[in-house]
Amino acid sequence: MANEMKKPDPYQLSQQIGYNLRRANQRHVAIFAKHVDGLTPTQFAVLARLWECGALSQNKLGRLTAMDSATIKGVVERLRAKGLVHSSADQNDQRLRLVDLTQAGRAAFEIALDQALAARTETVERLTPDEIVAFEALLAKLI
Amino acid sequence: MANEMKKPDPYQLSQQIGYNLRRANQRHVAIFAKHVDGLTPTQFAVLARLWECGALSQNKLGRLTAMDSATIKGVVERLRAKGLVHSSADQNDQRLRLVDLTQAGRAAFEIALDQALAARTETVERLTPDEIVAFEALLAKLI
DNA sequence: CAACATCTGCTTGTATACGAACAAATCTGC
DNA sequence: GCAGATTTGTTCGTATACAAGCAGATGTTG
Repeated sequence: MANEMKKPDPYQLSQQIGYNLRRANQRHVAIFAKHVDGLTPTQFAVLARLWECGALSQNKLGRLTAMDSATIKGVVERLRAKGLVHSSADQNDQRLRLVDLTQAGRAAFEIALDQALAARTETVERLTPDEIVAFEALLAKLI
Repeated sequence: MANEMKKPDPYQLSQQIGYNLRRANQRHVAIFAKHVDGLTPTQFAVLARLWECGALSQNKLGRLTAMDSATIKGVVERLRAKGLVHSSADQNDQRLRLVDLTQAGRAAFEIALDQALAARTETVERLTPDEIVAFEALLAKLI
């Protein structure tokens, strides 16, 4: 028979969704770093969430920015070291550390916002407007 | 005038492509860890590339798996500690460390391959077949 | 052949990212 | 009101991820 030989495995790493999600994220992080001064994407996410919601406990802030408690601790600490954020004890619940933007944090976010939007534009520059809409919808459905 | 008041900034972190790329990647990494025993997605990517290409220098292996030289060093070291990979000096070029699968590495990849495909299935479970095709195409265009 | 540039792999430093274990504070059920 | 469960924040260990700088090997060009 002609088909007796086992064909070689056609597994192609470059076509795997997981691998390409990782690469897409790497690319966006690099573009973000190029556009936004002094803030990583995760640090920017924390500022954005505080801008949206106001003061939040550290753990809740982590949940709203997709970071576990060990990760958000480091991010808040680095933002605190830059003076963009301050934290204080909650009077009603002694466990909570309320995190909030400082004046410098608000100013930094306003500057970074335009830069982050420019980064987003470069990230999707190879897609048409229709493709961007479609990609955003599929990405949201995937999460 | 009715519109004299400045409207509050409508910036929504949860709708940003960069933030959602990070979350999609986080989700896939978690699903991958649930399905695949003893290998991270990056470690699996290294095994897959060696399976595809055969022995490669460490730096070239890094380029073909989207890791810089500092990152690939650690990944190879951990795979070497598990006995899945070995490295040897290239006779023609004293700079190169040729990395290749061991027998155990080949066996581990064959087992992990099915698990990785199951992880991929769960990652895209909320998309229809047509949406999966569309998403893969847009993701490839984005990178 | 000698000066120069490039490539390879390594190290350090910084920044996510998460699991696991822990103590203190709070809440819940009885 | 009190024992048990939960929540919060911390620490430790492990694993990417990348910039910058380094030394040794190789390639290139005059």
